[in-house]
Amino acid sequence: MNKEMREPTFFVLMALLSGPKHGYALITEVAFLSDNALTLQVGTLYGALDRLQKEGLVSQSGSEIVSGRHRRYVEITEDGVNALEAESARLRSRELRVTAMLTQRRIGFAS
Amino acid sequence: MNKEMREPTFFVLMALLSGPKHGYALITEVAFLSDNALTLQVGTLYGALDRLQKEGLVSQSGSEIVSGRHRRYVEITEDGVNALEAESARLRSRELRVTAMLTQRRIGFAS
DNA sequence: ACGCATATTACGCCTACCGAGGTATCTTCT
DNA sequence: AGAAGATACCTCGGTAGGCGTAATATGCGT
Repeated sequence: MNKEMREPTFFVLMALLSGPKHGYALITEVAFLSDNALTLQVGTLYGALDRLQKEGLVSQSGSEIVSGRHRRYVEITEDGVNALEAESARLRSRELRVTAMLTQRRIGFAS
Repeated sequence: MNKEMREPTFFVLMALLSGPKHGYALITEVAFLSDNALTLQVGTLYGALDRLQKEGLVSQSGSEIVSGRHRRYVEITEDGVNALEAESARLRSRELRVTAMLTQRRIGFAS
C-alpha cells in the first residue's frame, strides 16, 4: 500500500493544480489555500520539490529571470494529479467513517 | 496552529471510539476500520499509545490477565474525541477544496 | 512437538518536516 | 544615501512519528 501523503506535500501539489509556479509563489499560494492555517517552510518546500520530482509527480517547467530575480518553475504531472486524486479519496473515506462513528457515539450517549 | 495528525494515530483514536481496548485488539480493529488498507505496526502502536497518554488524548482503563495473557486497556478521553473531531473537520475542508480544484481543472481541459 | 494466535516491550533506522542560517536583487520609505 | 522589506533561492542539523525486527510468554489445535 502507498504511504500517506503529508499535509505540506498535499498542499504543494494542490497549489500546482492551477498552473506551473515557482517556489516562492507556492508559499503564498499554500497559505491562501489553507486559509493561513499552514505556513509552508522553505526547508520543507524545496525538499518536497526535489522528492516529488524524483517520484515524477512534478516536473521542471523552465526558469526565467524577472526583474533580476531567478525563478524556477515547476508543474504538476499526470501522475501527480492521479496521486492527489487517490489521496483525496483516501481522506474522504477516512472522514466519512470517523464522522459516522462520532455521530453514533453521541447518539449512544444521549440514549 | 496544531500539528497534523498522522494516519496511524488517527485510526487508533478512531478505533477507541467504540470503547476501551487493549493494544493487540487495536491492531485488528484498525485493519478492519481501514478495510485492510493499513496494518498498524506494533512499534507504532505502543509508541502512539505512550504519546497520546502523555498528551491526555487517551487514558489507562485498567489491566487484567486473560488466560495467562497480560492486557492493558486504554480508553479515549474527551480531549481525544475533540482532537479527532478537529482533525476530521480539517480533513473535510482539505478534501472539499481539492475536489473542487480537481473538477475545475478537468472542466478546463474539456473546454 | 510444532506452529499459530494472542499480548506486550524495547531499540535503532528512516523520512518528511522544521527552524534557522546564508546569498542576492529590487522597491519603498525616511 | 541608508535601512527595511518583499522577492527568490539554497543548505544543513535536529526532531517526531512511524517502521521493522527481535525478544518474551501463554494457550490451543494438529
